[in-house]
Amino acid sequence: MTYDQLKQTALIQFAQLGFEGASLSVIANEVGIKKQSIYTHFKSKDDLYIQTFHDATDYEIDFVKQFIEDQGSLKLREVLSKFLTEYLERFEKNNNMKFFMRTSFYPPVKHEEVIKMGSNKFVDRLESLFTALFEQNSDLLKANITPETAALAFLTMLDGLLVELIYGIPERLQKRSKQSWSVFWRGISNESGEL
Amino acid sequence: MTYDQLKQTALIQFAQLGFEGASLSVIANEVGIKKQSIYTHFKSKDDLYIQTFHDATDYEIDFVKQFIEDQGSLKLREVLSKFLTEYLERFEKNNNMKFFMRTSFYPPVKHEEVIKMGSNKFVDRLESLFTALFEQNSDLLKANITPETAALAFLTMLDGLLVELIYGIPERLQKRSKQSWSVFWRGISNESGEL
DNA sequence: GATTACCTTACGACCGTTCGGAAGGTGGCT
DNA sequence: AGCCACCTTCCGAACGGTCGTAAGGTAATC
Repeated sequence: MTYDQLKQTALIQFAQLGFEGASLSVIANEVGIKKQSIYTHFKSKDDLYIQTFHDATDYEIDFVKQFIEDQGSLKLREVLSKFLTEYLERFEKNNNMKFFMRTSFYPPVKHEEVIKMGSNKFVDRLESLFTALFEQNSDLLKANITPETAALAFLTMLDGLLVELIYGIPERLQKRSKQSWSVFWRGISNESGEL
Repeated sequence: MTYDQLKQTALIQFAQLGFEGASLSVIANEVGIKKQSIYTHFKSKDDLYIQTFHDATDYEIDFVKQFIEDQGSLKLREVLSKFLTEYLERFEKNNNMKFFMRTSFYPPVKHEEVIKMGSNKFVDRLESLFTALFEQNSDLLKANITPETAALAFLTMLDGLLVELIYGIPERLQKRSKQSWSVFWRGISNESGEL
């Protein structure tokens, strides 16, 4: 369906070039139609953009939710480190994430409000999912570390690594994620042993 | 001088709207000249952009370097937490930082290479400055934590908080920076006491 | 007299958007 | 079966507007 192809192609273009940088004629070209035909499916460039954004938001939320649910049996430590690596790897292959991040970071001024609501919805979801996860394993936490503290510190670290992902130097990301993770784990866990 | 005014105004415009979103006529207007007169000082929009970027890079590097030097007498813990708060506060008032971040994160495709070199220069400088700082205080670190590990974890946390800054919800930033900091400090320091 | 800073005028390219119509498919009616 | 009305999808042509850029002229400064 052309409608879906358009959204998919728009996603890639917006992710790479931003709202202003992306061009309807290029998008149409890529899909194999003329740019005027876009208006059969979307009433404007803005319409295409925010529809794509809402899809992307739902998709991102689903991914995280699904991931957490699927790891029910694993230990906290494994769940977290697996999430870290998988989420970071996902960035490479998944344009949805790239688009969502770019749009959330730097929305076009006229859509700022709508987009902020969407990305906040996502962040809130993230926070509550991870807070719940740490609550279930609160016996593993240091005495002074609450589940919320652990969750927010984890997510901040995650954001920091995402930034490194955007910079796009794999070796540096590798190093940073390894080192950050070890500091984070030492910071929250009440394990006495090493490793 | 018009030349400097142009760069200063361009900085703001590029920071708020990105390269493609910013318009020469608006920039000229703001300075109080006609847009064609820009070409007296810069040979193209690209020229204006990358000159602004190089200025911004130098400015950012200077700030961090200067900051670290100025804190010679303070304790490690104070230097770090002071840097954290000051750097985050700086974002609000300082367009240089906003511009530099936006440009580093999402450079226009045709200038990707030049900009990546610039931002890498900055990141490398940051890493070496902070690694040196932790080396001078390596007696405060946990046995298994190297100065480099501490530095990279700190900078990753900083990046994560910068992301929160971009999202622009002060209360969330407040919470996150407090919690992340406490986890980070517990993760690297060999202090036995609390707080 | 040369140089500098700014102006006016104008250009072509591309932008998003609109309109009218061609083509094809679908379903109902006789 | 044949006809008709309708709807969807697409395209050609064209719109107004903005973009970055060029050339040439005019004052002021050294």
